[in-house]
Amino acid sequence: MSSKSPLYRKVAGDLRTAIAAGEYGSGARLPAEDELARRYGVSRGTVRQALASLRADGLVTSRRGARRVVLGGAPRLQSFGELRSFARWARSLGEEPGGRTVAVDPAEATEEEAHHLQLPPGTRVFRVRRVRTLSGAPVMVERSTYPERIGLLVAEMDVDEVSHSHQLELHGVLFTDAHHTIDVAPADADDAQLLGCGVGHALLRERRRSTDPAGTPVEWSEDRYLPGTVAFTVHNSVATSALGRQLGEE
Amino acid sequence: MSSKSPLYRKVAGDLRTAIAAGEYGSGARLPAEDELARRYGVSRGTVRQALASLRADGLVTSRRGARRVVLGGAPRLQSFGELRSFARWARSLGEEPGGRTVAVDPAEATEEEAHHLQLPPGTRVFRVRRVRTLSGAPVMVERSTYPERIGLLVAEMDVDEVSHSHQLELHGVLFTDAHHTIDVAPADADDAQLLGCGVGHALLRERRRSTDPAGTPVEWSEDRYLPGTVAFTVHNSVATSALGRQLGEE
DNA sequence: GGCTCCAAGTTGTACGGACAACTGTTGTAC
DNA sequence: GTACAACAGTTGTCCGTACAACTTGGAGCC
Repeated sequence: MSSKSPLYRKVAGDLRTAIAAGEYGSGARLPAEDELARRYGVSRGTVRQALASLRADGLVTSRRGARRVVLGGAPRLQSFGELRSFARWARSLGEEPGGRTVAVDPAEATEEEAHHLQLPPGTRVFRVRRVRTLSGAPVMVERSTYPERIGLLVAEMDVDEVSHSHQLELHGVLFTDAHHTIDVAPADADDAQLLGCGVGHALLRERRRSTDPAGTPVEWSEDRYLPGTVAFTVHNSVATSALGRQLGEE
Repeated sequence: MSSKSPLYRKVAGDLRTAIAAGEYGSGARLPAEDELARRYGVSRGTVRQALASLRADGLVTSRRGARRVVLGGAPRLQSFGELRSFARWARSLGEEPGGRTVAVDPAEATEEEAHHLQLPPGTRVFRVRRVRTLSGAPVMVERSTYPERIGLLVAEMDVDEVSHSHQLELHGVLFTDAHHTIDVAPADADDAQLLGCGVGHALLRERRRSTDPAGTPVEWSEDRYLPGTVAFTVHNSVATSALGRQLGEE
């Protein structure tokens, strides 16, 4: 198997599984960078690249002078792969994802849609509405707007297709960046009917703008989840020196 | 002003302001790494470190073979970076943050609290309840649990102190990492009274576990926001994944 | 015991070089 | 004109080195 993945990814993966397996328990200190470099026969820079990835995912701390410490507590999920695709996310948690496309409508972009997709207002777009299920129970209504190029591909898919993003990948359409806004919104008549809740019932709302590797918007979507079915988790860390810059800086 | 901040930070800051000032509009291509390195008189590695920071914030794309592209369109609310402090976040949006401490209670840690703070159950902790306001209007109830060491500091603060985290910083307590879980929860009697809504009213809930640079938990908090007052924004990309989605309750 | 101080260990920053992989453009052939 | 091929430009990966900044633990002292 000719693995084309870079070295630092291999190192990062090993460390991830080692942590997940409990070889380094919560609060344990990782081996030093030099030690890891020797162990894997790579340079320190490569090890640092691997560790930066773990840090970004909130698995370890990292500060000058001290070895890295494993941050315990939270369940560790592969982050972006799951978020990019409802189907992939559900399966990674052992749930069976399902879905049904309720409507695919060509339309002219509203001002808001045009803005988020960076198109001139009135451009032809596709609006797709879907119900998403976990183990058969409806949990989410998804309203997506696609540029025409993408929408045409979506329109050809089976209404029971589970993963649109996977199908789009096969056509060379990639979602690499996404900006999310999360808040609460009341169910409208459609939501209520599709999710089986009352009109006005509070739903967890996620609005999302996805772009491809070139930075071109490829999707503008609004998802509404039944409360209790899903929670969003985020990890964030501060770069450095919060103390060093309360004076004069910037 | 002898700025001790590293070089790559200076470069990153310059690029950030240049983008914010519109020198590179949405979709524009940044100068090549070599060009930037020449321009600033630094090595390419340093430039790459600066650009990695922009990428992590979702300001630019980056892929092999092509110049970086500015990702426009996104409203420039400071995202989760400011999330570690309600006061700082509010001020960055031009709102006047306020708050009132409703209760500070020493207590013995419940099983859940002990778990999140990585303490033995029954350890003494402090529970602090606060109402947070924006321009005078209450928007959020904050229930935090601190280890005794931190709680003692909080207990001494003025009940009208706006920023606990700032005060704690002055005592050398830093919050550098945080793990957030966001979902919807109904208002209980206290929430209803403090926020002026009905019991059972759906609130946007954020649960947070913060740690210091050494990885020691320093706060476990549950915040409940009135819908419509705030929204959480997150950016993620394949390289800098910092977001996950998690099922149900534990 | 408790304290200061020092040395070893560790990560952060920055430099330099080399090659691989990919993109966009240009130019040629048909 | 269209399709293909070559090419220059650009970012990704990896190596090596050096020093700075910081943490930790232990030695020594009071």
